[in-house]
Amino acid sequence: MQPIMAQNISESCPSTRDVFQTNCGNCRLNTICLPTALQELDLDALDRVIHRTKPLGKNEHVFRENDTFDAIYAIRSGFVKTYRLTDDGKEQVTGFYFPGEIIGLDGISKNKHSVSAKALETAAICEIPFEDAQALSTRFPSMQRHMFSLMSQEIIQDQQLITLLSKNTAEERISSLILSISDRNAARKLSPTSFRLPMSRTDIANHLGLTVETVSRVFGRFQKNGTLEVNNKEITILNIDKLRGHCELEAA
Amino acid sequence: MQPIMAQNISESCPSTRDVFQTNCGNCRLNTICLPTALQELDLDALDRVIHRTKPLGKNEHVFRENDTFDAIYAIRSGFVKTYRLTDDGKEQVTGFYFPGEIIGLDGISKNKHSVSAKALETAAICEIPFEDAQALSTRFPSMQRHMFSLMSQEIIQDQQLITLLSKNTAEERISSLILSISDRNAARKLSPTSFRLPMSRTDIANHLGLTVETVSRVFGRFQKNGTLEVNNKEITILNIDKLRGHCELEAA
DNA sequence: CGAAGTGTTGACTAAACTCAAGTACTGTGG
DNA sequence: CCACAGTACTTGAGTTTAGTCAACACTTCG
Repeated sequence: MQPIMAQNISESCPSTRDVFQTNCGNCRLNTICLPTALQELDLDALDRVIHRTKPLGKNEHVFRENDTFDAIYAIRSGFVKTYRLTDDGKEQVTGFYFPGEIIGLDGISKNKHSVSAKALETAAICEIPFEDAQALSTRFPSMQRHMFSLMSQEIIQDQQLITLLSKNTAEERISSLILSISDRNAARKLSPTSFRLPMSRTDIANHLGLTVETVSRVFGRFQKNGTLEVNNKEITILNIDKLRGHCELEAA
Repeated sequence: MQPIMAQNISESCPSTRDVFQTNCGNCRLNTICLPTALQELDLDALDRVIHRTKPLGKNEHVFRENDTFDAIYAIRSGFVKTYRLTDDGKEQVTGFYFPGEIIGLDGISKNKHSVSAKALETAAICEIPFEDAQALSTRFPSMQRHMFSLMSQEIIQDQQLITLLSKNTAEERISSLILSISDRNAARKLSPTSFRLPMSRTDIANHLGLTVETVSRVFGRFQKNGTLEVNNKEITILNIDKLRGHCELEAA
């Protein structure tokens, strides 16, 4: 997941007034969200089709599974989780998305969304009607290329998660998630070592194929062996090598 | 994963002579591989850019991880697995691909392949240079739409696998794989209940995040409780409802 | 303040892994 | 065509990790 297009503002000051005044050109997130490839001309064309909707409250949906697909969405501020319902009616979290990232690409082939997307906290979203994105892609090869690129990134990311889930222990899964969040914070010029987790333990557990209890215990172990400092949702990475090094825990 | 474009022939008679005489219009697989959307005109244009390479032998690579990305590939006959190397140098199977399906879409965003693709047995492959695919997409909206659709399908499929790996037991994972193969055989007008698995137990285990022993034991249990008949790689589905019904095993 | 939700901790259990041995295919050379 | 080597698969016994169930603590918020 990542970029393509979005608006300024972002997490620091998402006041409605600012939100509606901004455009892709002056968006704080445009280095991660917009293609560097897009030219000024393209940008204007892009700006003209983007809808900046009013901020979503916590737990409100951007779209739902089986909704008709007609737009893709860039996250301007806040955090979003995507999930699907399994055959037995339980929720399965398929991803967490951060400012500058794009959601909704899954809906293209079937013309309806295959997952639901819900705000983890107040979130501002840019809506790009897919018809328009397609039309722009036909007109501007760089836009087409970028759309392909975005989808390809989503595929790569999903495959990384598959690799993670197929092989790794609870420690490794949680390390990977923390490191992924750290990287994505760095991309937004935020601290890569100290941050607040936007999602609940339950969502983490669900996403990583673990139970809440296991997640809690692993955070405990990481705390104990000096890998992390965990204070509720506030995380500080104390030893990033330990985190990276597949988390071989010494002091059990 | 699925369709887009490919050549006739396929598994039944992949003699080199036939292979090189065929085109997308008369390809046996075109209902699953080609977009119904593509018009005659588009088809000719497509045909002109497709290279039909000589068949790959078992274990030969279509492309390797980190190879420069410059084409996507349609499988005309045979079976392909994709895999990546994990940080600790082990193989992780990310997917199995059947005739009519497309591989290589992961390479777009980074301009290099993020996985390796290797033939599980002799395979005939159609190569579509990505430059050409892009150019066609710009010229023909239906082609662009289909490219988007293909990638979206890959995303959906990966997310399904994520759901599977996050939650399910060994029985459920193996059932899902068997059912997926059954569906894909049905799409190619082959028997959905009786077929030969193209991959080894080791590859199955690896792909599903299990060990070979567990796979073997699950096949044993399925055999014992009348769900499947397993004869080495030959599989017959005896009770598809049992397989679907999350495989609640009675006769342990 | 109290209720509901969220997170932590402990004791016990079960599913899958590891290690190990043995059997059955597959394919090659004699 | 058979013998053999090498690989792939199966089966068993014991271990380990994460899951389950249950109690409790901390937050958050009306």
